[in-house]
Amino acid sequence: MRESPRRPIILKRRKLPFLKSESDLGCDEADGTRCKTTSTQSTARSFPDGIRVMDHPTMPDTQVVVIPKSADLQSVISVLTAKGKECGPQGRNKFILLSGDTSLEESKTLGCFSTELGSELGKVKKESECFPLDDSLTNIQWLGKMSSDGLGSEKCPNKDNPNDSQQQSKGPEKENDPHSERPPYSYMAMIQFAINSKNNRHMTLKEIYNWIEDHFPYFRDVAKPGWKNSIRHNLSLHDMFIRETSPDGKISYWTIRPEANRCLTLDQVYKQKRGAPELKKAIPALGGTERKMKPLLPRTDSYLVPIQLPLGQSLFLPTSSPVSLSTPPQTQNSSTPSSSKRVRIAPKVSQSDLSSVLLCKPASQEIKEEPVFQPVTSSEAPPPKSRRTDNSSSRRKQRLVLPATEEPVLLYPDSTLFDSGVISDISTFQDTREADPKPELDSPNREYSFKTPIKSSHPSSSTPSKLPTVTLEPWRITPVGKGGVLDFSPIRTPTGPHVTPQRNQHTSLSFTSTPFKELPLFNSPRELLTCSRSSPKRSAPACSRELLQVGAANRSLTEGLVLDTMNDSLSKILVDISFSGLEDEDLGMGNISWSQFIPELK
Amino acid sequence: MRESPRRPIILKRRKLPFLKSESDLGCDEADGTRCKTTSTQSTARSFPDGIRVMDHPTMPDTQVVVIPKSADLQSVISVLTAKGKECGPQGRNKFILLSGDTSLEESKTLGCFSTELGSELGKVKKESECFPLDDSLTNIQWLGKMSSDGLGSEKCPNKDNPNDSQQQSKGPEKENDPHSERPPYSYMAMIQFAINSKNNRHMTLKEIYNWIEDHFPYFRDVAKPGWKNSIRHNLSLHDMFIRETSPDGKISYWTIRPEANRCLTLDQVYKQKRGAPELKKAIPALGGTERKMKPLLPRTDSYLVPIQLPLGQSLFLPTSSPVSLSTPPQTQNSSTPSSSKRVRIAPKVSQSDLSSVLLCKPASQEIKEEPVFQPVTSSEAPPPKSRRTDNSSSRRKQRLVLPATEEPVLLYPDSTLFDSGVISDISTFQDTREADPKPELDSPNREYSFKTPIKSSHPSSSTPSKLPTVTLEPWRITPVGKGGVLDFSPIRTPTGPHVTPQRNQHTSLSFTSTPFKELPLFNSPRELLTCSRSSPKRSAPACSRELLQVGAANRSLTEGLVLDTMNDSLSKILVDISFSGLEDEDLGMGNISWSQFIPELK
DNA sequence: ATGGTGTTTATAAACAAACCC
DNA sequence: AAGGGTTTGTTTATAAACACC
Ligand SMILES: [Mg+2]
Ligand SMILES: [Mg+2]
Repeated sequence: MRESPRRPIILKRRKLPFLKSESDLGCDEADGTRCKTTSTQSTARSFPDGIRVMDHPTMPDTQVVVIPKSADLQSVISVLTAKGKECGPQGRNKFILLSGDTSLEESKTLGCFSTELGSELGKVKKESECFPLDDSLTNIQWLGKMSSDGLGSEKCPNKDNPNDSQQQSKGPEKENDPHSERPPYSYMAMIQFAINSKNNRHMTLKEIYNWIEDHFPYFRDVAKPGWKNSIRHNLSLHDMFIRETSPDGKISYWTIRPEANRCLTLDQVYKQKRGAPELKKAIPALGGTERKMKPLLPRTDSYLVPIQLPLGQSLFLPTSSPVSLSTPPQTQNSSTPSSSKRVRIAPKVSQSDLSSVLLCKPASQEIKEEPVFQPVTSSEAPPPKSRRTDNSSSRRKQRLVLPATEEPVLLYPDSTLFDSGVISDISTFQDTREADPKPELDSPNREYSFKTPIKSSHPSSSTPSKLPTVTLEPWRITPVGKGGVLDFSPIRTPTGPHVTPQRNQHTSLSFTSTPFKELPLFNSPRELLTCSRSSPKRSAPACSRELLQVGAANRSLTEGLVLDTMNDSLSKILVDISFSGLEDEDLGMGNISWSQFIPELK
Repeated sequence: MRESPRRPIILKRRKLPFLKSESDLGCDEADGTRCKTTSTQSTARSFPDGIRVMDHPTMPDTQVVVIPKSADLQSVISVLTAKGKECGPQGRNKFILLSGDTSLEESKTLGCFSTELGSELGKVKKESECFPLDDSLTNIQWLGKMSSDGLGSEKCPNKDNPNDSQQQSKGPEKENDPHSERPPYSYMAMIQFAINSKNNRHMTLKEIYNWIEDHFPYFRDVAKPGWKNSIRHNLSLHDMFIRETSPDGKISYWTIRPEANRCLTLDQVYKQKRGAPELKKAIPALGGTERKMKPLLPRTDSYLVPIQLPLGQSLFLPTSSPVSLSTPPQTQNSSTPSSSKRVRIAPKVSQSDLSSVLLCKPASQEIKEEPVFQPVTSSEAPPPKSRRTDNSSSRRKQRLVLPATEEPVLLYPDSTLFDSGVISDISTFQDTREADPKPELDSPNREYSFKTPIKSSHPSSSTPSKLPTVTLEPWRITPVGKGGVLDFSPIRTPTGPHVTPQRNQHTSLSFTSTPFKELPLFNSPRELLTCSRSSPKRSAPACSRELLQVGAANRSLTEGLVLDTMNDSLSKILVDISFSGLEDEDLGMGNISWSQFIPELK
């Protein structure tokens, strides 16, 4: 099984079992080149299962935990517990979890896309099937420039052209790179970038437009004007974006629901340059099928690791320092088959809260309290590896890794962790004036790329598939038996051992009981993160806590959920863990497994 | 001002001030023919302001309140209060509110689209600007066949072809009407119809497909296969649809979040037949612009009238009796201009909870408790009419009718009203087997109507507008100065007196306080109804209650919100009102206005 | 291997309502 | 003050990519 010629499987859009220390957990499933879990030279301390922990370069209270693909969740927990005890409540009690065999130094494991953390040397190009060469994963500044933070350090002063100056410091002028490719970020991501770039974390629509145009010339130059429609659509559609009104009611500001805000900025996100777009036509070969997505934002809608977080401390990613914005469009890294006319659909992106993960404290207000960590000593589950013959493989759609028998035993944040609230200074309130209303005069070089699905063939499949239409690469047209739809589907890795933990027995009673009560349990990854929408009254992190009362127990227990970023190259797991009382006594829930509380499980 | 030749303004997609007893509230704004508030002969009792109240024909505990457009909300409240007292807690304590000058008998007010309740004679066709002739508003059975309820009365037995037989009892065979036009319902609506047609209120995807195909031959015959993609998309997108898993984990069932379920069925919804479609082309004139929507479902995302609802009683619309399903596709009423190739976008539809509105009790379980109604005697606001020169006209986008000075003084349900929970019988559980997996063989007459937006002209507007492409009516091409986009924008009724109650001052402090707390206040109509997503623990109606703590007061108070259905012809307001203690004592909040609690308001 | 099911993103559109001039 | 055009906001429809079963 599993050699999809494309991308490492762990970086593909799939669930990360994270409990299986299977070999197929990691990248072995992805490319032919098995990344040998090369525990590359890492200056950081190593822990069991190859887990490495190192201090965050800039954040004093944060450590970075690199978790190999083969690591067991229990090992992760024990490492976190140990580190938490070691550092004590005053020490670095926040952790950023990274998956993959990465090292902060130079990384670049075999063919496996390793995550370059501090340097920009790493390159990842997943067109060719894991040919480790010409990868062009550019700088991962998400660790780099989290220094310029606090209040007002970056006011993004006048919106007229504040960021231009910053960009120029980094790369070529925006006029210089005329090819301005479409950035690999979804609209939702870009809107987050834009809003989070402001210190007060709200923007008018026009400011969002301008920010995006300034940072992604593609939209200013080549995109059809409909992209603004899409921006508005995204603002309305996603409830993570909420509209606020100025006191005088004259202006609408778009903000990000604070619980949902991961404070993603352009810097923090890893940006990938693609090379010359024309080569895409020239090189039709290789399994790249060209419909793959460029790496996008790390997806928050993935697995969460809810962890005991008794106090309102949260990791603060200081909002993009406007300086040294590695403006995405420059450094075109030679031939990249990416920029075809077919608009790629950006993979899922940081949608909602990640309640306990990376909550940003917008400014000031340090309410550091004593964190308490529940020592998780689950002596339960670490279940057999690769028991894929498990017949109870619930034959249903994408379920999350769920509280099956191999539950990670994790406690859940019990306290309000967003108490500090986002107090955006009203003083910086009127900097939203006008934002140069130049009407943009109709995009000079509008090329009418018919992105509208042509679909000239007869429709047979219910989910329409886009034909290559232009430059139809014949080698690619694997004539499908049924409808003539060309199927470019990658070689599906048959899920591997990746035993889908069937947790769905719980619905047995849900059919009879009040259905609402059993709604959670996270049928979809998004539900996992978007559920804290209501209950406006409590300013506390309504989301994550509520998720936990799902099962039978009303305790602040949650299923073990692991964020997998489903990013193409870098999967970041950002977990905010607080350690307060390290005495292992708190509730004695250290080794509680889900099966105790959810009888339907196992 | 305001004679948009199209539709009565009250039926357009706009907010219903409902407090204004302005003349422009109703249809006067719509068509030239001012509907003179003809209090048509109605057999029901009349109340102040022309409000009529009549018993529901089939539901013993329900009355129907027809509210003229000119009625004041306070009048409505007093009528409801009076009726509630009159009937007592054991009487008909549920009300269905209908707007418009309708009568249950024959109605058909002047040019105004009146709602036919029991009969099918009324016809509404809004192509020609309110020419009251050839309207073809068909039967409104939503009041008719809510008798077959309870448990198992309509099992929709085997899904193979259960409804066919019923359809035949009503109209021509589905083979008989080959033209099978696209139904005027959105996907979301149709999915609701489908799921609610089942007694246990869940369906597999395939069953949903089949139900829709059976009831709307359009999808079986002419629609491209992509419609199934859209169905799935809608199921995933809208959180009102949740997926449950059978106990064995083998089958996924789609259900409707019970709090969000209005139990809409095809019967309950008013269906409109359109005449000859060619007439649309033949009569390009008149402001009809052909882009108007057919009347759809009553929109729930509109204004709610939260009313004191202390007990868990909720109106139960018994799920469509499968018998005598007025199958939409028959009775083709001659030339309907609707079936153009351009896919119309169905107007907003019953999205989410309407928490206190029409909660359906799926089966059994009568937990009738003593209802309490707070007599609303607001002596406050009914503010000056058409004070549009009001300078504080909050210069912002669609805001809801909000707790401005003219707040309707309504109390909010304080008790959990969904305690009884939806207990779908598991006994009817296994009737979901297979659902005749005939693969539907690719839709014989697939006509490749290029619905894909052609948009051959150069894009200039950020929101793309569809050109007629075919049969371009030249009279319509009002050459816009800027981009060459043809603007078919209807004559915009300049908002009329319709004083937008600016309530947005409340955000003044929201900028400084924890932003989450002031999230509600309903920036969008959907938020109003979708906010009860989280908090799975409490099976009570989490939504509506939480909405209320928005303002300064933490009381179970809410802004007066009036559901306007934004339907083209019939605006139904379904309110579930329970009267328990009619002693006017409950909290003494009878005449509390918002300005008391929200200082920012006025 | 393939198709069905589910989840998300992208885009076009229709419209409403607020703004602007 | 009215009116027409634009901007902003909301929602639906469709296509598509892709994951997982
Ligand atoms: Mg939004
Ligand atoms: Mg859903």
